[in-house]
Amino acid sequence: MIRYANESRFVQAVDCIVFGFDGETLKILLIQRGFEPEKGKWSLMGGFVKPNESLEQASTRILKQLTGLDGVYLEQMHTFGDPSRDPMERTISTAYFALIDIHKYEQQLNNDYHPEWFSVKRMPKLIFDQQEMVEMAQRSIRYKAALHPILFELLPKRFTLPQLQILYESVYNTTIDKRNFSKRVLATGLLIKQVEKDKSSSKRGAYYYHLNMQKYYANFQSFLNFIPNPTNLISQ
Amino acid sequence: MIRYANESRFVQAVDCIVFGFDGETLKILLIQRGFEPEKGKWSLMGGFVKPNESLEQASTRILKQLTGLDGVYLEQMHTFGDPSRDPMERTISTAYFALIDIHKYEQQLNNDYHPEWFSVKRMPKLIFDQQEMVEMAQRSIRYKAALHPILFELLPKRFTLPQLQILYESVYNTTIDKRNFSKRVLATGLLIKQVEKDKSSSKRGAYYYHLNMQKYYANFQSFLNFIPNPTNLISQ
DNA sequence: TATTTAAGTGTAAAATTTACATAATAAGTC
DNA sequence: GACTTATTATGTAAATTTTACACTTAAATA
Repeated sequence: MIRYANESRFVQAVDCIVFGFDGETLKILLIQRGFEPEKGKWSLMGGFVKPNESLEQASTRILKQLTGLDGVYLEQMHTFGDPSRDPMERTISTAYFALIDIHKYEQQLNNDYHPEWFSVKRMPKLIFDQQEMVEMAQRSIRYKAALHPILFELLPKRFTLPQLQILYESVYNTTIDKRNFSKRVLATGLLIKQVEKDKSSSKRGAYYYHLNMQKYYANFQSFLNFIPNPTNLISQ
Repeated sequence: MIRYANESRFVQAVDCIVFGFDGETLKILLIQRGFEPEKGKWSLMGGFVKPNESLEQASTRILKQLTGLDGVYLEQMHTFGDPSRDPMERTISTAYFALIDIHKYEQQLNNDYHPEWFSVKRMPKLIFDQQEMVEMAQRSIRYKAALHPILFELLPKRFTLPQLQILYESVYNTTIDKRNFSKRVLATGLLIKQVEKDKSSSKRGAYYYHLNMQKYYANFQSFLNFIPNPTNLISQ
């Protein structure tokens, strides 16, 4: 087989920034790296791209290994290619961010990885340029979630308005008036009220809602403006 | 030097989607590919990443080769890694889009490339997955320009409000009321009115404006909402 | 049945966005 | 030098959206 002559070839990696929400704060999933260099240090879940898989396939495979989950919301974010980012040898890494329902996540049975959830506010130091990847991922989801309803990916199938509001407030590190928030959210028509209530956090209980999946997919690319005055929130 | 054992290595490329504006429509710059496969076919300007350069450096170098320009607005867009995207051998390509002032662009003296501007509406077929890259790049600049003032990168240092409006109208394939457009644009405070007029397109002449560079850089990350009702414009 | 705690809801004011039409400029022409 | 012509420049009222703000309801428990 003819190949390009005189060109360099590099190891290609993917790294996944996996976000979850525990009802209070935004979290990311980290593992203790299983091989050198930096073996044992906290790092993102990543791996090398195999000869016959696409970048998407590689990240999906790796995410499945880490969380046991299929069908996860996964988005390519940025490719990091600084020549010296990996001290072992030049490695180009495409970073993906994933949003999962933290309660669907199942602890892996095998012992290769020891994943743990960390609050994005209190995270260990990460290897290589992964700190930068995580910061970019946080900016990315803030940016995207201000315009598109991606944060629902972090919630279980049924959720309450107070839960949703806490999620938005924690992602944007702000507080939102609950009357205005519920008007805004309900005006999208994305939510379907259920008859059951969640009584775990109050005596009165809060109504559960489901996503209207049809509208969710149809409107996903529209600008929704969930966040009041995004100008002040995004550009930090 | 120790390297990762048993991992595959791939050729890494960058491809640049270079946008320009001729006063009427949005254009992109294409070259006739100089080597096999697909030699002679129209393609994006691209090249291989060298051992000691970053992806940004590679794309800047290639852009300089193509346009003769430094300091061009350049943004990483997406990495394309389908195993069979390049029939010669597996190549992973990171696509960047660039916005340049078409009048600053200088025809290259050397004969390696024969670049030509094509309207995005009437473009030749491109090689590999470059058609997809161009479509994604168009979506990207529409998306970004609805919120950030990137389109000024396509204009010369001084420009008129009618020119600016034609640019926005052509990017979004729409018409905008000129009273509302000028209010919207001037309200950002980004423009500084000059005393001279451009008399090339009317007897009366239209005032030139400059960008307020300080505000431009300061507000670049803010959401500016240049486009009325973006919901209808983006999600095509 | 009284207390407690979180959920749920409405309205008026302010700000923003939209729709829409006419006057001004300056070159070229008669 | 008055008139024609093409394009630029500008203002306002109505509609819509966003914001600010406080009390009632539900249901468990004491």
